[in-house]
Amino acid sequence: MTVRTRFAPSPTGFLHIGGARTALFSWAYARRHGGTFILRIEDTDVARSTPEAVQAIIDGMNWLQLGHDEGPFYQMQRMDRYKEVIQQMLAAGTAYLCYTSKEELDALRAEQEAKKEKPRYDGRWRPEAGKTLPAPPVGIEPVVRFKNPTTGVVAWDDQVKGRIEISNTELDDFIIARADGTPTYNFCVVVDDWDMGITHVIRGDDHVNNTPRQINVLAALGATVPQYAHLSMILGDDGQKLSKRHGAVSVMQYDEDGYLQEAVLNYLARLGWSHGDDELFSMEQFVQWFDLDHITASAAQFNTEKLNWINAQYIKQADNARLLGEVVKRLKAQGVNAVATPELERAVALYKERANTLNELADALHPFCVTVHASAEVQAQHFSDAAKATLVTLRGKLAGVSEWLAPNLSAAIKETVTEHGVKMPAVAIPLRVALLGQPQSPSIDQVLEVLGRERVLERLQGF
RNA sequence: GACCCUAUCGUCUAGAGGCCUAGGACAAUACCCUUUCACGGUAUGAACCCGGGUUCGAAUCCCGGUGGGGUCGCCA
Repeated sequence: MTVRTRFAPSPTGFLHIGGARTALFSWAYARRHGGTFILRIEDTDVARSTPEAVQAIIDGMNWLQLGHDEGPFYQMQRMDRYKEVIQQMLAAGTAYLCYTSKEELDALRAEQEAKKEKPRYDGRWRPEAGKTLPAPPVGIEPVVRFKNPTTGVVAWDDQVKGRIEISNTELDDFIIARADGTPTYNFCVVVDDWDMGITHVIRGDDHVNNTPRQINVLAALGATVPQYAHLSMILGDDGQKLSKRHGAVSVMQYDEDGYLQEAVLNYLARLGWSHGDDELFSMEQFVQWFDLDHITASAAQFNTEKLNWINAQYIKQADNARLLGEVVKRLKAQGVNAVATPELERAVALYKERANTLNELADALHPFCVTVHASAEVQAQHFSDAAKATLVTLRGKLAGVSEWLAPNLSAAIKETVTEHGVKMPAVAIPLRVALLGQPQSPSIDQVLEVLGRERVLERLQGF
């Protein structure tokens, strides 16, 4: 049996971190088993689905480089097929027409809630042997309901949570087609998973409660029931549920915030899945290792600090030219006149050991593109008369350096230190502030070398 | 409320009855490195939710409690 998995988002917003992990796991499972990964857009909620959201999801998948093998399929384009299946079910008696209005349903629900009962459809239009149905009211378009079994249990061996059994008495006859004839989610999913030959449904665990309904419909259709793996949810950094109002952001925000795509994927892979003590691994490695047995059943809290660490590891290993491109792009976005020169690439090499994000790297390289002045406060703190005097001395020595190389520059600094009878930081710190606008940097002689004679002497003027 | 899921350091997790004096990673703390800040290195502190069983033996299996979460739509 060839593995076929799918990622089936509804296009009502951006691709968020939870969706991204679901997509990653589905993708990885298909890749692991040489199977097929399908992208399906569940857009039957016409009121909330937008083309922008479809694009946002595709953009997110592209950025993460989770390529699909089939699709994207759109449910709105499969209406004829759904309607065909509904007609078959009506004919077969596994579905029936229900004329209960929304108002009646609301009243029923309110009544049941008042009695502290589980709200459910009471089956008033459900055909039963020997039962007389009321006459269909005029002027009301019926919905189609699935005739759910009333006895027995629905059970499946969830690949993450283990065996789950639900009594059919807990399930009511849910609506598979609205009064306007459009099919509903739980029905479309079933038809799609069936038609698309999905073997493994890997999705969020908010779907656990839909699963028995879907299995019952699948059974009514005589379809093979796929394997299910329900992933627990991802909580925010504060342990709270992620929502539009609270903490949920697009995966593209991580790009904007300076995270490398492979770092985000590595982090997500480890959030709810493990392979022994392994923390850092490539996607190739992940695909070889990925299995459903090591997925955590409980919810996981997102941890930005760990993501930062992983990102820093990937930045350190990343190709300088690639980093340079990212830095220039980000600097330009800030309105900084950055150019991808060999000098700037050397600065990238100098700084990439110390950046958690590409944005931090870009900020650090800002003074290598244009002169950055320290705030008045920082200047006042570091430019004492004594400090200025050392900078004047140092500038004189640097001007006389024949070969602009770190060892020679270091020598010039040391001579200045000796002549003024001060410690190294008394020169190095004001020098950093004068050159870079801030008191911290990598080894100052390296910085001097990369910055170049011209800019160094220019920035050291006026002391 | 009903049903379902879930529970190991602050966080992500290892753990399939003896390998557990509970391991790793992030974070924290200390020290080392150092020309500042980082990086890196070394070390330290830090957890099996509670109560009953089962067993020679339980973090691991069972039951109950408690906490957390999800679902109860002509949304997906």
